[in-house]
Amino acid sequence: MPDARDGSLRSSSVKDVAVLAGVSLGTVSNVLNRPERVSATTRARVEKAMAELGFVRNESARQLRAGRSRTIGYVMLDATNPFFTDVAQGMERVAEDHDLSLFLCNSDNRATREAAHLAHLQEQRVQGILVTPIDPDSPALTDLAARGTPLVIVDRTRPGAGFCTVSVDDVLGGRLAIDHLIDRGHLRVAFVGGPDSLGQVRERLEGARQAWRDAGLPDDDLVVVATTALSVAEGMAAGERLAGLPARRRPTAVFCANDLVALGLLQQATSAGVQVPHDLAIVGFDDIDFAAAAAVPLTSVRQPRADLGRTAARLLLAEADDPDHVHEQVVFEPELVARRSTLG
Amino acid sequence: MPDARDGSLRSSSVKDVAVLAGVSLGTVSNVLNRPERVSATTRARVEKAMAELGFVRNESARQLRAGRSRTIGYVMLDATNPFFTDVAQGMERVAEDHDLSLFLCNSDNRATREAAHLAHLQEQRVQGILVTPIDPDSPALTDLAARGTPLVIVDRTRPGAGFCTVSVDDVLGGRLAIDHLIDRGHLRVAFVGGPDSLGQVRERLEGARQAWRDAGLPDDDLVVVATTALSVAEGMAAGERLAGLPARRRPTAVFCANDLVALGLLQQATSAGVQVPHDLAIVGFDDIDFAAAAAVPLTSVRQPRADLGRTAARLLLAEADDPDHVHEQVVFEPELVARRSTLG
DNA sequence: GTCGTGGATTGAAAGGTTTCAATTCGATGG
DNA sequence: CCATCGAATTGAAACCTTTCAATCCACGAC
Repeated sequence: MPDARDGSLRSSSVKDVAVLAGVSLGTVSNVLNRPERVSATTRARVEKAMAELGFVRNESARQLRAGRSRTIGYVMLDATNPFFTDVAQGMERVAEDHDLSLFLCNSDNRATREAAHLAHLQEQRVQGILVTPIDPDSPALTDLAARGTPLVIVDRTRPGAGFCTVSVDDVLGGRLAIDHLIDRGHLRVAFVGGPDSLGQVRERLEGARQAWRDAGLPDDDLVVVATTALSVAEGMAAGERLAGLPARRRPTAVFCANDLVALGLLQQATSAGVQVPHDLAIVGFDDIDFAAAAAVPLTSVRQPRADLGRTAARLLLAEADDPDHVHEQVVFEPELVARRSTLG
Repeated sequence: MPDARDGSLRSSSVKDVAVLAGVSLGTVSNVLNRPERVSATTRARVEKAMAELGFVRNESARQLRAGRSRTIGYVMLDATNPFFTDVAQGMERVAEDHDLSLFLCNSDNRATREAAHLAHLQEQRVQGILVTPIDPDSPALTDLAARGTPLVIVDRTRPGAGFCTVSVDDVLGGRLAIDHLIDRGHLRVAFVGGPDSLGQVRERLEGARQAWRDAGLPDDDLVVVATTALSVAEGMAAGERLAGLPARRRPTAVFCANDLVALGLLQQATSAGVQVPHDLAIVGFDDIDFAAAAAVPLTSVRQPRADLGRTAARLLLAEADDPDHVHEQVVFEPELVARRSTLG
């Protein structure tokens, strides 16, 4: 009896169950997959045998036969950024509804990790891959899709490519942030973010610039402060650089490329005795939960995080189920949530 | 030619590669697994064929043959709590070093999700499972281990059970927090946290009580405020309940069961005009990055998050590789990090 | 010219599940 | 009593990779 409790390592298979229950392989499989075709008495006997042996389906064998797995994967840019875990949570719900598992992978902003995860998922023959890529124009992604793996890009667009994308209008988000600051009377504003290899950063800045010009304000009064990553630590460093500016060049408000940067900057400002929002107004981006919970609640450009994830997962499953699925480019509109960090 | 680009869905197999390269199956397999055994010219021919066909190894078949996969799984209690993503990051590093993939699953504090994820991982025949369980005493865990799946419990202990555990001395953590507050002169303190079905909560409170008694302070002056979850929202709600207490019963300091609760409470207190730490001192637990970055930087009991993850992953791999591995119970010591939320 | 040697290559078997065409069996209708 | 039918069950084939014993071949030694 192949029971691991006695030290043997092999777990039991349908074959063992079939022998014990005195039926054929096919019947055991039917009990597992089409129980209604099996007579009640036989079914009971088989189920008893399974319980006795501690039978656990071998997913590899199942998958091998079926050609596809019961899994989808999400390769995220930064697992420690709550924005992405919220997106993942939206996906998880959809996966759960379809009885699929979601395989979460963290590329941690490194191209090699991203490539390794994508390769591994492909080898696993997952039903599809969700990815927030470092570079949406990478040929690796096109190859993957061309080879038949359903693929959805999350939080980026890639017009004309062979896959669906789900994103948020970052240019509009940038405009909303700057329009709000202009409304509040700010005439000298800094944009804090980087690296600009990140499309999110480029587009949010682009939106900011558009709004600034549309208001007829001089280009020079929209200062750009570059960071090397979108993290709390980089936000703090940027805050110090801002504080070092001569008073005339110093902005009265800051628009940060995401909330982590904004929280870092807020922390640095507060501890340096700068009153937020009186001396410095701050706008973040993403509206993660920590934004509202900051001691000076943060005004932020909200992205529909969970919805982004849900929609992406749904598109992926639609594509996986329908071979001549038409690729869609869904773009959500962000929304400004004003809180104390910009309201006196 | 089985190329997905022409609409056929089947991807190519070693067999296709063998035919195209004019060699046998075994040789293709050797190129993949023991390239040194294959002559340079043959190898080149095979590699060319692979590239031409876009060959991707089928991990299921490989696994089926090998009996075990190249994957380990971590079932975490709450993916949106940065504490757990930091733990996961530590594991990820170890997995990366061993050329394994880490399958991240979120039980989201729900027993049904936890069970579903554990079952799925077992069906996948993962090399081992890391889990921060809702209830470490659940027989499901013992069964899993008894059935031969290497298992490591993370952030909980379970003395005498058949698996390794890696945890932090939560009782000591509670003592550290309370000792610090007593040192700072507080004579009426609240413990905020729950539900007490969570062992973490029970033990941190136990430590707090021990320290309180050891200092000779009356039990009644250590107030317990229960929450239904360890979240920011619950922290805010608890803050309101505290504010509603009559002045004589109102504590001058709070020890929160984790940082999310502490941040919520901090936010509520600040917006209600309560000065932290002057009117109310706050100690959190975990020392997540957001604790230091809060506008009033949070004193917190630091757990070695990444180290916890690394150690757990190492123990798991040790067990997976060595059948007569001796189970270890590793307990880390937490450390108090004092910041402005308790230092005037 | 033969034998032995060692490296390169081969081919069949195994691993666990699912599927599907074929078979069995009991019952029903004639 | 036979024919027919349907439901239940069966058994072999297929999925793809890896392994390993067996074979092949070229070359050097005798």
